Amino acid sequence: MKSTDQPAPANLMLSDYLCFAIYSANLAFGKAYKPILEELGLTYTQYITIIALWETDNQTVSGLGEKLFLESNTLTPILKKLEVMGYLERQRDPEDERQVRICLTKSGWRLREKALKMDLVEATGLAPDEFEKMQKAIVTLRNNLIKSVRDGE
Amino acid sequence: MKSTDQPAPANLMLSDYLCFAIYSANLAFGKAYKPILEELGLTYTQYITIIALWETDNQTVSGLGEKLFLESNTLTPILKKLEVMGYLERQRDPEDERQVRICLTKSGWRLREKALKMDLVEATGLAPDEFEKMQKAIVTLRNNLIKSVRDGE
DNA sequence: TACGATATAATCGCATGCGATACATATCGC
DNA sequence: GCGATATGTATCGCATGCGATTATATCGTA
Repeated sequence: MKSTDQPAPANLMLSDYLCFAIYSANLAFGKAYKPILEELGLTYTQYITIIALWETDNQTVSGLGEKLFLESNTLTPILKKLEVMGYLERQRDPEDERQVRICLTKSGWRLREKALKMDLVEATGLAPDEFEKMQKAIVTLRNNLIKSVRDGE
Repeated sequence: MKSTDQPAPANLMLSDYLCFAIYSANLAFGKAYKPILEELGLTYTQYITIIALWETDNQTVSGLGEKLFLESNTLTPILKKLEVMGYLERQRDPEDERQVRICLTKSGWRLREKALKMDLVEATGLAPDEFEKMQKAIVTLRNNLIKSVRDGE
């Protein structure tokens, strides 16, 4: 967990931290997404949950959680809320009653048309190739972090 | 807010979203930092708050908030908690009683020695030059997003 | 078959983020 | 100097994330 190749820690400013760059960029995305999300009537977490369901419907809670990097303690309340809002249905899998399967309703699918018309690419100030390169680089970083956590156990 | 240079939205998967890459990388950093933070007895937000104070002591709440991209509604409870924990003191500025100035205690400065011995550079799987390049790229992205929010108002 | 081990969701408590608002102080206009 | 406005902080409510625990269902195995 220690590197000797970085600048002397004594000079390390908050603005040099990669974790803080990610943290603050995440906050900035939240603010940038606000108008889009308000129009959809969704929170950010609800939004990415719905996106994951557009991609693969009828997922289990844990399956969805793997894609979103969330656990049932976070997901269950969100899914219940989205169910109340009429965008999905939660039902125990008859094959294995431990699992709960999530299906989008028609209303949930209808959101897709509205949502796909909106994106934030321009707000990033990145050219399409830069956008994709950065996206992939961050995914790699994320996966490295997850791997290091797993290996450390 | 619309780009025509990106892949057809219909094919856009959650895994292609830059915002989700950032979001999930932020969650991953949180998990990776857990052992460090547990040893320090701090949460992540408390940690970056303390780092910002090491950098500049005696800041106002709003000054600190600008560096952390947080507002008083988030910061005040955190600062009060850190005060109770003995790491800082909050006091009204006699020059302008509206402002509250935050000073680290000796205990707050002592944390620095412990904390500076720990970092996560290796866990990122990035070479030092890549690390710095990515850090700067994300800061630029963040600043672009903030600017686009401001300009959009 | 019975029963402990495992797997899956859900529940609970705590710590953020943040919108809306309240409150106190300072500044401005006149 | 005084009411209106602006500024800085705090409070409140809601929605996450997540550690710890619980409840239920399934599995493994004697």
